[in-house]
Amino acid sequence: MSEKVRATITDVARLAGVSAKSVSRVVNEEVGVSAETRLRIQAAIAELKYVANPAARRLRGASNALGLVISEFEDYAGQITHGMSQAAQHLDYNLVLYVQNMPGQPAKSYEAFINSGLINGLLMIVPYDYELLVRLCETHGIAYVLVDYEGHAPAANVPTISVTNRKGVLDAMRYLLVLGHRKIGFITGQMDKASARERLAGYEDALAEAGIARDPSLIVEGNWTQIGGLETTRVLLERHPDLTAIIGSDDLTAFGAMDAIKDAGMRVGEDISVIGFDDIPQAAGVYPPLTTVRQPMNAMGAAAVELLIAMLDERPPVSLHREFATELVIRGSTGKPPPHPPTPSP
Amino acid sequence: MSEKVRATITDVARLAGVSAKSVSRVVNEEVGVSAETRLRIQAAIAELKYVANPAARRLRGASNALGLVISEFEDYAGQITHGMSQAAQHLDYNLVLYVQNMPGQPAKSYEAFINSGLINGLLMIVPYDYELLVRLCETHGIAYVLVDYEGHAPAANVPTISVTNRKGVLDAMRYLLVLGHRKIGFITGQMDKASARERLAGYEDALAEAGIARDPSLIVEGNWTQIGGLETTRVLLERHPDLTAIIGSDDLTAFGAMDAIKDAGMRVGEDISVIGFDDIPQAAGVYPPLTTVRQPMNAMGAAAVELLIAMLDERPPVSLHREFATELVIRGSTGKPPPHPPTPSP
DNA sequence: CTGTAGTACGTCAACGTTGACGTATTCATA
DNA sequence: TATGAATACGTCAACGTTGACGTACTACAG
Repeated sequence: MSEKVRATITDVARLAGVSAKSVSRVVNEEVGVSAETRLRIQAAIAELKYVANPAARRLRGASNALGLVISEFEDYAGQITHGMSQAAQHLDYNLVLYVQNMPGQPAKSYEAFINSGLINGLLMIVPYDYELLVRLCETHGIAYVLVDYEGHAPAANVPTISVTNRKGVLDAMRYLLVLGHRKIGFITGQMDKASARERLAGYEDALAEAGIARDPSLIVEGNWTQIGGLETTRVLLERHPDLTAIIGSDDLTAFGAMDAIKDAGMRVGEDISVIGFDDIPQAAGVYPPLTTVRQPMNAMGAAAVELLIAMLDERPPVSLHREFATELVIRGSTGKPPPHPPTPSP
Repeated sequence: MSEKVRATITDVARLAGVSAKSVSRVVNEEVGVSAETRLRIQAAIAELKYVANPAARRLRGASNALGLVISEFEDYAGQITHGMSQAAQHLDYNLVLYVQNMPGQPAKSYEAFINSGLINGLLMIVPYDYELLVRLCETHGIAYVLVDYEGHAPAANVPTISVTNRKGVLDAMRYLLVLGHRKIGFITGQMDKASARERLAGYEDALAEAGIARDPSLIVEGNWTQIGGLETTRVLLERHPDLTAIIGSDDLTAFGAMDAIKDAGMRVGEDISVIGFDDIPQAAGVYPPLTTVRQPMNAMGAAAVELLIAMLDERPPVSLHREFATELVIRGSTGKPPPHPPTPSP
């Protein structure tokens, strides 16, 4: 929390009682340093958490960056990234990419990235180990913004971009209710994420608003995947052959629901309506096209960059949180409920 | 082709007959420069294609980079990016991201990126305007590698990572033929891409090998999208109610084919088999799971980084091209053809 | 004991840029 | 006419690092 200043090679040299050049030799694994001196320098490096400044190295001729040009990413995180890249180009910033391999990477790896002096702020889209990353940012005095897709429900003072999860599902439900649906299944996301809980709350809000009793057997827990949507929908259909609509907590889940419905010999949008959440590019391309709650992903990415740069410029932002409104996009996967339930229950 | 050395602020200053500081003032839009001097400096900047060196700026305290941490991208380009990021972390390189908004962006924008001195090599995944980008790289003496997903059929001296497109489809066809399929539809990609043409050639190879006459009405032109797969499959099914298998030139196309087949009241993998190409993460999650030709995308990304760094280190690589083998992944979307064609033709 | 080579350091300058500060010129005002 | 202020520059140093080069010390051969 205190050591906000990056240690330089000179700091290490002073602490170890040698010249900067000797430290450089150790860092670059050159010869010409005695074993004991090397040890002393390594201790100093560890103590000060010294990481060589890539900018200085680069200026000196040593090289360490590759550019990556890409036309489009098609998925959720990619859409946000796209928005970020546009905004960054516009504001004359570069984006240095770090893709996590899996949760639980050594903190050292993150630390080298955060503490390298290469970047002055950090954007995070649904990262693994987010608490650790946030902590490292705070330790090293690096500003950051969390794009809170999966709604980790961070502390109030954590800068966040999010969407109206609850309201989004509420809108979707209202639309289904207006169409005449009464028996509506809901597939949650991973319930350890705040956004999953918020979306479920939106479903419950709508039921309450319409005076429909909450039936727990209409709610199943998915996992944000297509296969999860498929499996949970099968459960729902077995429990409730007479349900007429299903809301998935994201588009992939909804795709899986569509798969299950078709597989059961019913027609999506006629026998059973399906609504997703996100509006990834593919949502418009499936058959029938998916009705879904759109997140303005491009705008969210851009907003994240703008918020972060505002913080860096010490222009105090209006608020640390920016919540975007969702929008219901109506396509072919929804319609009026069939006059008679597809498979009347006894 | 000649101006391989980046101009510095001092070069500009010399050409304009002023001090470096004055150039700095113009570049940073500070006051204190007369209109005529400003014009002279701007001319010099344009002539030398001067772009301020971000490393020097950063060292000086001026800031211009944001980090982006992300857990996963789920689509094709994202998978490759993931492989690149891993390899780059391992080799102690950073990845600076540039996402194109659309084809035909001002060359100036690319040039600023390539000529900034920020990066020493460039990776490109299916970029728009690839000829322009390659030309800019050559002009500025920046090494590059093209990850040639859509197979732009570049000149022989262009460093490329690719896959065995032709062999991949050939393998898929052989598998279908062994299962007993004889009437197999093929949906191409965008035919201005070499990879689309190569994949089609693989289809034709297999027909020739099996002694089946090539029927042009079984070949339709898609566009690498799910909706394209849907529409072209409808055409195929209308023309050939008795076909028993369809190969799509990528997974999204195959998803669309599955949609069309289901919509026509038939069962994927039973009435009609479907094979895709790529093996994006979603392929295993659709229903039925998609049989597809896998591209080792992670390995391709890593190989691209390694090839590029080898070039930068002037370790002459074994070859400028690296072609990866595809692998047929058999899942539920394929099976034996039905004993009788689903809808016998008259 | 001198000469030579090897090892373990240190010193210095430079990479390209810009903030702080200095200086010359112009022009208006007292 | 002297004074002050504004404008248009230039000079210098520093950001953090490392290549080139210098220097001390040790070891060993002649």
